[in-house]
Amino acid sequence: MATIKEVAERAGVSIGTASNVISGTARVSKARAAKVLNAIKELDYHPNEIARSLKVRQTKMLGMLLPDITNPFFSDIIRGAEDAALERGYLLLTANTDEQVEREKRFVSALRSRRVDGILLVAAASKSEAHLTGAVAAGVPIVCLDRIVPGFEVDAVLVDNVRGAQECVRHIIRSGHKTIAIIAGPRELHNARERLAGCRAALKEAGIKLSEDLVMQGDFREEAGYRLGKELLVRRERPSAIFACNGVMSLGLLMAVDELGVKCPEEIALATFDDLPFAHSFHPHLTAVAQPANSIGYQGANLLIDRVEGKRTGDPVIVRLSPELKIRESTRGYRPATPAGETAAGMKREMAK
Amino acid sequence: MATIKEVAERAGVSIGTASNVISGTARVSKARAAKVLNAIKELDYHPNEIARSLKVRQTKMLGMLLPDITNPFFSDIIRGAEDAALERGYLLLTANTDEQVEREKRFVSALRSRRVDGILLVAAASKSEAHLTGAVAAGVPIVCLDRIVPGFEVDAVLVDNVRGAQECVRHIIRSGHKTIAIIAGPRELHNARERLAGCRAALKEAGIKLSEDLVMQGDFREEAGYRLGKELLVRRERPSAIFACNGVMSLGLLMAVDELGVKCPEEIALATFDDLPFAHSFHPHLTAVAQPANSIGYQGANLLIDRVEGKRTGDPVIVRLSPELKIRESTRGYRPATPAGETAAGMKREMAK
DNA sequence: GGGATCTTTTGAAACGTTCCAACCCTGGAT
DNA sequence: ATCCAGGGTTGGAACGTTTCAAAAGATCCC
Repeated sequence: MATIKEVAERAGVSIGTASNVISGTARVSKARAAKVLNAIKELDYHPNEIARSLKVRQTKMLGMLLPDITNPFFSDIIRGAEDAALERGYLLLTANTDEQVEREKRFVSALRSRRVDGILLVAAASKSEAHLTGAVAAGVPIVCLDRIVPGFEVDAVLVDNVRGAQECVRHIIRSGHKTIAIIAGPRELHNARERLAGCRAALKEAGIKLSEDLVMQGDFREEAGYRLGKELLVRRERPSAIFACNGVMSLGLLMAVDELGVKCPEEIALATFDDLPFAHSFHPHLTAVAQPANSIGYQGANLLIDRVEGKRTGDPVIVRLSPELKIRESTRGYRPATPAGETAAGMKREMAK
Repeated sequence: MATIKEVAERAGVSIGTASNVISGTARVSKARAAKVLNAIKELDYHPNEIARSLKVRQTKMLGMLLPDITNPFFSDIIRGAEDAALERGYLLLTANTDEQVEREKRFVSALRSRRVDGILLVAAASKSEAHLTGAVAAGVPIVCLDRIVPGFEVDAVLVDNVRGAQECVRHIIRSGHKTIAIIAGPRELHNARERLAGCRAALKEAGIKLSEDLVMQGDFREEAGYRLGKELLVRRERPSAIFACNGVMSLGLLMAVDELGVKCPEEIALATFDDLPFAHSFHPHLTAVAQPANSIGYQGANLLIDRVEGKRTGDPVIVRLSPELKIRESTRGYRPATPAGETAAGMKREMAK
């Protein structure tokens, strides 16, 4: 590939001048500029960004570490981040950690070696560790997305998990359910804990005490949703509603429901945190807490770039975005076996107090 | 961040020696090596890959251009590519083209400037253009994934679209359908044309002549699936089966089916190219031609890296992967209104000749 | 015509590596 | 004692930019 030197030679100017017309740093006379531009075209010159990066000490690349790009929630985040990055002239270097801290460490190191200007992180680590603090100490800004790492104080953009879960469970309660099971996320994850807290809050405010055997300890994976869902559904006292704390667990849950021939929503109400992109095409249309995934990425990237470019300094900021409850058929049409004489309408009145 | 010079100073050796222990290029005495390793740890030294890239003229980065990461088919491809890349020490620089050639041009240029070692491309361009040929001419290997660009001769990994569509339509025919509508993909796209050809082949071999008004011209987007699906469903002579040529169009199609209250599979059989990851959790479980998306990415990346590293030279190779037909409920249980006296069994016998 | 003042242009150092020729030892052979 | 082989070490050029001080030209005014 052609170098700036070749361009300069062909245009009959010095390297410095060529550089100036390429980067617009300093004024260059029309005639010379035209010659340089011409040479660039003729040589199909592409400035060597590597050499430039070395000199100016910035790469215009951002690292992006997340559990798994295959999960639509994360791919939406990436898309948002990429859009913001692009607008501001950055490219994204992405890697999947599969929730493994070891992988995260390797990638953070690789990204630092590549001298990315900053890192967007959906953390696998659940506590502040050297690979994270070290990067920040060395001057590589990090912005956490979706999850916070306790003790690791950096900018973050999160959704209000408590509120999302709370509103959803509140809605379930309002639909007439009393025994509501929850398939929770991993205890180590801050957002999973928040979601569970939201569920508890909703139940508490409705005066329903949550028996602990209705809280199933999941891990945000499909298999857990399936296994725990099945466990719940075969109980002698089957709950009338189940809330899954993330999207992929709800997929497993749905399979369990199907397999056991339980009808949703007639026999069981289902709801989930995370809205799946195809919810409106398939049945049951799941009631879901939709997270603004694209915004998480978009705002996160902008936050990061502001930091990178020194447009913002000082204390970390935490942006909390609001999730949106999407009420769909999976929590509609449940008809609790009402005590004789009571009607659905009566039921509703009952709920209103 | 610390530099190799600082490491060398602290270890009391020359830069050359430090470099040798870091990269293992030449033998270094135990004692000195230990000192260097120690200094590296103490300084939290991360080799500057940028400087290294400049010198050795390779970045160990691969570019990846695709329409939209948000489409699960593509995110699976990325995941496969990333896995292969990682195994061989490369990182992926990803960007979304939104099927716009203009964006593709900009990105190819950006990637060349960044001196990626090669590019993985799900092309937006539908004919060979300078931004592609120019890159290859300049020594940046490109491997096409999923789609081929006519006239642009490079390595590629594709799925056998003809066969996939053919098998699926064949299956639909075997299930007793005679009026089968097809929602086709954009004419410019090579794979869309292949899929349509596969459909035609299946119909032809069954002796069914395809009336052209059963071929709807779509564009691989959800809205088209919805609009064209609706158009088909309100016809006085409604087809008994519809095949959508890609996954996202089938999402729109499903919405149309829902909206018009048509029952699948009882009143309409549905099938699609592209298997959606959630097909087994939601209804209707769609019969689908599953593409080995992960493999496309994995094999594509390996092909590319082989080229990059000079492990392979010479004529382009084209790898064709086999799709897999997943038969599910959406094409089962259709009971055509049989002429009096004929049974479903009779129907079947009829089909067998 | 000669400064003075701008505007343009140039040359060279620097960014952090790799890599190679040259050098320095040490020890064994002669 | 001298020479040689070979391992270990070093210095410095090179990679392709940017950037800045200095040089070179223009322009203008007296």
